[in-house]
Amino acid sequence: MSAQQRREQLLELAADEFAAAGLHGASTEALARRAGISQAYVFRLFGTKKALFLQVVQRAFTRLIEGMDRAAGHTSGADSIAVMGGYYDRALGDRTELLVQLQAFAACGDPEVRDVVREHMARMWAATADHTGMPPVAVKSFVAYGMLLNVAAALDVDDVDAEWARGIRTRIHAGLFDHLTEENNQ
Amino acid sequence: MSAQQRREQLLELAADEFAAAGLHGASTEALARRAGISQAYVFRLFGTKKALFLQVVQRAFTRLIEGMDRAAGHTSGADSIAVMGGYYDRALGDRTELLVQLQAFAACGDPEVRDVVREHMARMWAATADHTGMPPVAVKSFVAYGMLLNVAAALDVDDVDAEWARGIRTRIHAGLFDHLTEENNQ
DNA sequence: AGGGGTTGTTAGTGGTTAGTAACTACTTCC
DNA sequence: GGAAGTAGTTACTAACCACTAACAACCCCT
Repeated sequence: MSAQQRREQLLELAADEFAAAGLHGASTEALARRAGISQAYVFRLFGTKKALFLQVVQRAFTRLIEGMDRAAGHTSGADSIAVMGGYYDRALGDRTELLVQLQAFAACGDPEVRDVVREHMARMWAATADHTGMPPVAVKSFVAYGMLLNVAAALDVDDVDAEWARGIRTRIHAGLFDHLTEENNQ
Repeated sequence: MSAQQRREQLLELAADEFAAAGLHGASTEALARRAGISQAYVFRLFGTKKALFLQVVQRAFTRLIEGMDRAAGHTSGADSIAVMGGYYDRALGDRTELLVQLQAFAACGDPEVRDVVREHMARMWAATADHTGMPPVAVKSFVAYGMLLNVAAALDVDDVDAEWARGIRTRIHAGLFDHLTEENNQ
């Protein structure tokens, strides 16, 4: 297997490990075992655990942003909100990406991690703002629902039968954002 | 110092430690050093690190929920939304509580942690639903803004001068929730 | 004065972990 | 056939960390 292929494989597996246990909780030993290679080789390929973590995080953010971008296509305004929201929502199907994002936020106590996450947050914000053309308040709302979705993934809300869990699963209709646009346009 | 006082002190300091580094990243050694006691005594008082973490998490959630409750007082509907939102927003002043919450979500890979967090999420949902009398969609929106605030605390958004950071700081006016109430009442 | 309870310490243990150094096996190209 | 590069290993270290057991100092009560 080429080093590049191996790196790909490790990034996929590491996403699972980090999603479950976070930067500090995950172990390179366990990762190597799952990949069927020696632990030393992980360090050969990525240098440090943090570097591996950062690559995993960047991948997760990039995929989500590009996925939303691709889903939005040539739509605009409320249409893109609906379509992007749907995409993000479907991300709950594979919880790993959302959990990695959550772990990235949680690891922001480390300045190096924080800078990377800020950068991707900026890209995410810009992507939705550009695509929808909506004012900051609407973009903020959209992002807020995204962050709630991260938490929903962590709590595995689909496995809970309770008032609050049903409430969190309630789909938002895109009309909400129309209202925000009208009210807050300047 | 009585054992009870000592426990209080440790819970305060541990909140800082866990907020910065999470369940796995924080060390009882560092905590004990900051408190000026031996590390062994921490275990005498709390049994395990996870037990300490759970107490810290419970404290943070309970304070936030009770704070919102107290702030809401005898208001109802949109008024309580405004007042509770204001309280939650002011929580950004002391980032520790919000960060502890975020670390709690991130540590939900552990079933024991997850159960505790779910329980507090239920209480939080019930508190806002009861106080405001608003439909699930509105409560969901309120909670979503709260989760975004957690992330804002992690990214230390007040220290960033950029489009997205200003956008996240944009205050939401309570009128938004009126709209949600009208549209989604059944 | 002394016994019991409470607050604390010292000293250690077993296990884990990130990271390193040195070596090996295989392929490819001249 | 050998030189060079690439994928990978073994074996190790130094540090850290959660947790334990045994002991000590102090205070209050009778």
